[in-house]
Amino acid sequence: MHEFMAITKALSDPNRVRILLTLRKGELCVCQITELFGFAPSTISKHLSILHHAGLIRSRKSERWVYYRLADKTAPVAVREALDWVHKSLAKSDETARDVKKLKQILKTDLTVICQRQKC
Amino acid sequence: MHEFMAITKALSDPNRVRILLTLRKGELCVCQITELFGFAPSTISKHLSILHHAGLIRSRKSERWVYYRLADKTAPVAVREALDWVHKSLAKSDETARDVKKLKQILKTDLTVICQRQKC
DNA sequence: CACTTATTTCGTCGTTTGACGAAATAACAT
DNA sequence: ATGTTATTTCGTCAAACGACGAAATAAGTG
Repeated sequence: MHEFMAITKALSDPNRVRILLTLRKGELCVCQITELFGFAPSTISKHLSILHHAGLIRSRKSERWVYYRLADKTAPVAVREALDWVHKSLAKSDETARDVKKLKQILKTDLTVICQRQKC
Repeated sequence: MHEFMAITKALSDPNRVRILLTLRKGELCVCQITELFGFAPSTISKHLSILHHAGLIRSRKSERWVYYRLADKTAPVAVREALDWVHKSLAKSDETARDVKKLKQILKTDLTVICQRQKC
């Protein structure tokens, strides 16, 4: 129950759901997600930590960046079904389309440039 | 998205999830649920209104009571999948077993008696 | 080692949430 | 009609949440 509630609470914020939907396109580092959503890095970091705590995403460190990706087949059933449900329900929504479009722009830009932009 | 968030927000409270799980056993009126959970009637009513607004449950009035039941096959896909997910994830949990056990006691008692008990 | 840089943690602030009791409403019973 | 009863609505209050900026941390780079 406790585990399950961690998932539902993680899904109860729209920005966290948007993060999950964009991660469908592949792993992203914190500064890329920050750039995409326009929130403060600390805010995005907190959202990612909640998603991570719920088991919905995984992280890996490489060079200067921390990359987050969706949980895979090895995750608990409840997690996998949650991700499927989110995807099936929203993959075709306007909001997702908009986010993915902006994401594509961001992916064209060099990571270093993206990160430095945050300071402004 | 808005519709979907209504569902995830409805699922983000453990007592609302418990209500959904007990409704698996059949429709219940407000005072039965109130008796089961031990909260004030107004609190239960608010929870039910949130679940109803999300489309997860339906209601019907009969005699003096309002009965609530789970949404059925005619509900939107997102709703049906949410209910399936909740059920699959928690149907076998200890918490659910405890609630169902107590529910069985409550179902043995006459409705009128249950409702009058709330006043004390 | 010192310096930068990406991310996280912490404290604060305004908003939302979940609980309650009191009052309003709706519907049946007398 | 009048009273009773089940449910809902409203106002209040404490706790939790989501945003931020500042400070701490971690991990390359010079």
